[in-house]
Amino acid sequence: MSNTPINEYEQARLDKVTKIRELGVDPYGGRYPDTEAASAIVEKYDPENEEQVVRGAGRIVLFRDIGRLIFITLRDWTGTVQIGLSKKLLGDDWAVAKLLDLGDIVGAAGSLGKTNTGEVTIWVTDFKLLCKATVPPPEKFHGLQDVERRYRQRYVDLFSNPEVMDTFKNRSQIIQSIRSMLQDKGFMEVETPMMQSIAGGAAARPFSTHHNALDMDLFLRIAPELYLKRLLVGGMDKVFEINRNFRNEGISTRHNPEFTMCELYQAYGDYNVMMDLMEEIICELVVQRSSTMRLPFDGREIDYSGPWARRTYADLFAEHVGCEISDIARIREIARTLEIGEKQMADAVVANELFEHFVEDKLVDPTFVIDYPAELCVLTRRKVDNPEIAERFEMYIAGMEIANAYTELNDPAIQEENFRSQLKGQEETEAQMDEDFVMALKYGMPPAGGLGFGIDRLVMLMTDSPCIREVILFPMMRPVD
RNA sequence: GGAGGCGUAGCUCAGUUGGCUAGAGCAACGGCCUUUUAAGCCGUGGGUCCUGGGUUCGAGUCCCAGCGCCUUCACCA
Repeated sequence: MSNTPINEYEQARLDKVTKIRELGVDPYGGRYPDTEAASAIVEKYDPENEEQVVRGAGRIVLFRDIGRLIFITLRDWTGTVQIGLSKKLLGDDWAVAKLLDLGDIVGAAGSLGKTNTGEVTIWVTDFKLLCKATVPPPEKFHGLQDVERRYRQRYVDLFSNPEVMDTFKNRSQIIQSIRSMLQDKGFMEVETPMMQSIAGGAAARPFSTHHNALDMDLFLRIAPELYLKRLLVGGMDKVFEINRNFRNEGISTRHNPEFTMCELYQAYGDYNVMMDLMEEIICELVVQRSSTMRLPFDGREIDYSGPWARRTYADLFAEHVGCEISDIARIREIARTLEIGEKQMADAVVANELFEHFVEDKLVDPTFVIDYPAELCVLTRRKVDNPEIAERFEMYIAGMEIANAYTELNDPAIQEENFRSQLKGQEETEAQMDEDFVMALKYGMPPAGGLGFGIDRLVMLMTDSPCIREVILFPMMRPVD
């Protein structure tokens, strides 16, 4: 892709670069200060005063040369504005204007008026070529459609497909809103290690790497949880982190090897507090986008109006699988018909396979699934009146797991025991016990609620993007060669 | 990793049952045009049909292998 030979298009533009230089003009002009956004310029038009002088800059996305007059549609990241270049007004710069192409970046200033057909237009008196594009942009009407190239050359995707720019503006705004909501509630943002010698806090295969100077193997983190809880021990009562996790698993429309999570912990809270918080955060994001609390996603409509359903794991299991969670014999029987390799699995794991198979995709409108089998929850406090059940919820929207939260386990003895029995199940893996984490609990961690939710998936929902690659600027791709 | 689909000009796409020199629009090049709106009109050029094999008188089209992407299943959030 980088070594494609120069074709007629590139050659034609390189010839123009030479001609522009011969005119004494730098085809890669420098600063063009004091510009206004294209959308603001159009907004500013005043029919009573067509003498207003405005300055704008952007990329040429449409080019209409009608002889001694050229109309150009400039686009910046706020919108488009038309500029009109005439031989009369431009003088010496007219020769440069005649050498412009789609994709070039220019600055222009002049009075703001309207054309006969009513389009707001800058009648340019001051003109500067800021960057000559030497390869042509994609087709002006359809933009860049080739999915592979859209991801590999996201820069082209962004400037030629405004809806893609919108998605990423939305992503930024969503993260910004979450940050400010949490900060307003007294949470402090922290950063914890991405490179860990023990990849803990979740069940997933990690990426491994090596530190040369320390001659030490390291893992990219699969979760920040164990470090954030150390901060609870340290006395940071409300903390959150919005950052990348890395999981060495398959890639799909809902999975990218690196993805962004928001994890937060609140001392003296529990999973009920986390449920309220999760619902509040997402509803606020929906309010910013919808007056009806409904948003489209993947061809259907999601109803975010609260209060959201809170259903127990056992209830949903019975409803959709068709047998009680306690009926192990029946559960294994169903698992066999689905060709799930259930023989090596613990009872709760087999049941969870069925839960994922039968229940998850039924949870379209936001639903909290609460009270998980304790066996599945290594880091979670158990219910006082029923130690078989953990105080955990997962929250689903559109069949996707969006959040996972629990009342944090702060009993070091149970924690150590849970780690040990977890390790027994995966003897041949790289999993290790995080002994320092247990030590931290021994010093005393306040009871707390903890919540993690996937930012990428949330952005998918808020922007009606059915594929996670549409909300990650540079998704994982195989190299071209 | 399994299954299915896709890959044609710079871009967006057609291409029938295997049949003559592979087409269109945009874009490019030359010309005309001072109020265009995906500007218009006249003319010209532009192809490793993803790559490599094979079948055939003849392959963009059929077969095999490979590469990349998309979807789906598995793993996972």
